[in-house]
Amino acid sequence: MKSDRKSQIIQTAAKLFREHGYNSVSMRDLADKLGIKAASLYNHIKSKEEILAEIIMDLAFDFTKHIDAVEQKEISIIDKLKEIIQMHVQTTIYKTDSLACMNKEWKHLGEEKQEIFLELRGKYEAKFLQMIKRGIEKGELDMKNAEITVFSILSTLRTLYHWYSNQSVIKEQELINTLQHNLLFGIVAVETAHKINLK
Amino acid sequence: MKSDRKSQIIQTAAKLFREHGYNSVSMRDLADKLGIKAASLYNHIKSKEEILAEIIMDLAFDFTKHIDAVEQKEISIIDKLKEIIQMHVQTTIYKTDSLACMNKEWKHLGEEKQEIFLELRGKYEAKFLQMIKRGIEKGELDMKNAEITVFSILSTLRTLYHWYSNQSVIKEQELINTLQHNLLFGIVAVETAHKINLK
DNA sequence: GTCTATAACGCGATAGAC
DNA sequence: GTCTATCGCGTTATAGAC
Repeated sequence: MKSDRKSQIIQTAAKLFREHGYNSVSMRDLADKLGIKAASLYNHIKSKEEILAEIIMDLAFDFTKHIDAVEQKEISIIDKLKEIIQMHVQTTIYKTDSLACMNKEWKHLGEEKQEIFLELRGKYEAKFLQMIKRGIEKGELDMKNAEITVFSILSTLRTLYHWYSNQSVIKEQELINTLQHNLLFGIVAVETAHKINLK
Repeated sequence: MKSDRKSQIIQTAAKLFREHGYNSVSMRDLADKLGIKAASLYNHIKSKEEILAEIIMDLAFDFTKHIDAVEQKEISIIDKLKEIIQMHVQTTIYKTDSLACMNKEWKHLGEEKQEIFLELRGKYEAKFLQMIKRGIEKGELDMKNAEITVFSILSTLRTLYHWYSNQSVIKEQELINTLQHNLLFGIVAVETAHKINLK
């Protein structure tokens, strides 16, 4: 297992990478934050890139495991989507820095790691799309273009950390409820929607 | 006005910055792409950072001007939101690289430029929020939390370029229509929404 | 306006003393 | 496990010839 020191390095790095970007954070910056010299870092990690890979890959596998579990459940598509939204919100709250690194810095992974990451990400999106399409078949959902919907929902969930870090007061459950409602049911008042007769 | 060569440098830089990130693109890379030597760039631009500033600030002012114009119009809030969505989609399509730079690389602007950018961005979000709140007052809109709604819609619109660049077939108008519908009216089928009785 | 040459500096990573 | 010292390389930017 990881030594405590290694985890500490990775967590500190995640925070710095998130704030300033992978390329803008030097090993000297990271060492300073930890109160040691840059050379000492190499007793715990092999390279700067290894740090990034540990941050990102762990989280990428978490997402994969979660959507696989949700896929298996025997509940409505809407409830499946709600569970996925909830998982993204919780990851945003409890693993903010790692999530930001994953979304912003994956291009700086080495070739092999990047390939694995993109495969995981692609499969995640494909499973999400399948869920949406199944929802349309079952009559639970209704939209013009399932692909755009997948992108639209995921882009909100993926960048939630941008916005969340500026908020101090909002409660986890309120955030989950509001996003579930907005993303699934929209924001236009029912009576207005009827009048417009678009739906 | 800008010399043709300068515009060419800025456009090429925008594309490279978007693809590899500001820090990962060296002046040599940029010069190579233009078929000259790195030193020659400095006959046209003062610094690497100046290039980034030109890319970003122009676009930031475009967005500000647009929302100001929409604000003045005497149309419904829903129509105002539709116009804003349309403007974001068109910027995504016709100024893809600059938009990507603005969203991903603004942290690498110098201190003063960054301050101006953040002020413009903050005011844009404030105006968007005011529109949403006015929509609720007028009974056109209905949601739990206007702030989350602003974030949610803007995050979809701001990251649209991620997804759009992988698509070759979708037509501009279809993209505009689908996003307007999803973001405003949601994706759940009307009958299902009634059954769930959440709305 | 482009070139060659180079200054001045910061980077990731290593060697070896303690 | 942390330190000092340093290597080798890449970076932005400038000086001056053509």
